[in-house]
Formats: sequence, structure tokens, C-alpha cells
Amino acid sequence: MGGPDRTGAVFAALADPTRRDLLARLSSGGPSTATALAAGLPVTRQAVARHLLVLADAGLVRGARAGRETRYRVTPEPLADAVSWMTAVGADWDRRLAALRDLLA
Amino acid sequence: MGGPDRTGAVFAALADPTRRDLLARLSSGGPSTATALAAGLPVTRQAVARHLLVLADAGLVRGARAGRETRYRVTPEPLADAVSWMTAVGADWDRRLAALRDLLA
DNA sequence: ATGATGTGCAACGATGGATTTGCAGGTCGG
DNA sequence: CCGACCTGCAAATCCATCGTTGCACATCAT
Repeated sequence: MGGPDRTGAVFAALADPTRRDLLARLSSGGPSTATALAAGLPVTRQAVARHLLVLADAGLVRGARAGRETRYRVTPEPLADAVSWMTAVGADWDRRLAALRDLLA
Repeated sequence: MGGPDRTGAVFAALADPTRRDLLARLSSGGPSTATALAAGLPVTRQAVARHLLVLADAGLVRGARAGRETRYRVTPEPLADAVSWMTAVGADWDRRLAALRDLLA
């Protein structure tokens, strides 16, 4: 199916504090540009642009060029896959606990 | 509470395919040891032990020594925080979309 | 006690990520 | 047309992580 380790890319993208900050700002403050986002962060514009590229590769944001600026917006669909994976682990573990409990009863 | 950037540690731990594999094996196959887990993976025992240490630092597993072996089991509570964060981003974005839709209507 | 098994720690090389600086191209306003 | 602004690409540096090997210590069975 398409990209290898798509879920891993999402987790890797979310592992960086700056990227989580960017995602939070984009989701609560609405679409914005790399330059505007960099103004509120302690890193350069290029670093922010690179982070946005990583987020875009993970499918978490999408950039659309309008004139001389590129505006990024959140595309939260891949989060569903990640949540799926985590809840599956939790569910398997819970089922295992339940089975053990039944065995002991 | 706890350490700084606890959520980041969880995402960073989940970013590695080997660690996700370990977590999946532990949750579906029950508690196990580093040596036993390494037998089914293309890496050495030490690498697995290191990964388990990272997972333990993130609070996702917990090791208990019984005699000469250390048995690791899943502790999925930190997953809840990560899911919280993700659903919050999704919710903020959805609310923003709803507000925009209302504005246009 | 002795050998086998399981574990942990330390050092090493290799790989990839994060950030900065510098530069070139495209776009808007006067 | 020209200056100002925003963007993208490339090179260089620094640091963390991943995986390995080697060794020392603890534990179980015989």
C-alpha cells in the first residue's frame, strides 16, 4: 500500500516539540506561512520551512502557494491511523488482561 | 508531573518501527524478556534491551526482574495522553472549519 | 563447584536529524 | 522597470540515535 511506514512517519513528525507546536498553532490559529510562524518561534524561517516539509511528508499539513506566499493548513486525517494503532495495542493488552482474569477466576 | 515533555517521549518511542513491533508483540503475546524478543527480530539482544529501556523511559512498558530474567509487560496508560493531544488538534481544526462554515453561511 | 543461561554496562563506528548561513528565483507594489 | 518581500535549494556543522562487539556479574541446573 503506497508509502512504507506511513504510521511511523506520523509518529516521527509528532516526536519533535517544534513540529507539535507548529501543528497546534496551525490548528488553533488557522492556516499560515512559514515566515509568519517563524516570527513566533525561536528558530529561523528555514528551520520552520523544513519542519513544515516533514509534516507535509507525513500528510499532516498541506501547503498551497498563493502568489508569492505559501499557506499551510492542517490535514488531520493521518492522525486517525496513528490513533488506530495505539488503541489496537491498548485493546490487545486489555483483552489479554481480561483473559488472564478469566483464567484466574 | 513527571518529566518534561512526556508526550514527546511517547511519540519518539513510537517513531521507531522496531519499538512498535516490540510493543505489539508484548501486547498480543504477553510479557516477555529481551532475549526471547530478540530471537524473533533481526537485531541483537542488546539492541532490543536498549529499545525496551526507551519504551520504559516513556512509560509504555515496565520491566520486573524475576530471578535471572527480566520480564517486560505493557503499561499503556501514556498512550492516553498521546491520543488526547492528537484528538485535541483534530477537534481544534474541526471547530475552526465549523466556524468558517458558519461565517460563510 | 561448574557450566550454561540471562542480564547490564561501556566503547565504537555509522547513520540520520536539526539548525544555521548563503544564495538565487519568483512575485507584488510604486 | 525597480526595490522589497517571500520562497526554495545547497552546503556545512553539531548532536542524538541505532546497532554492533566485548566484557563482567548474577542466577539456575547438575
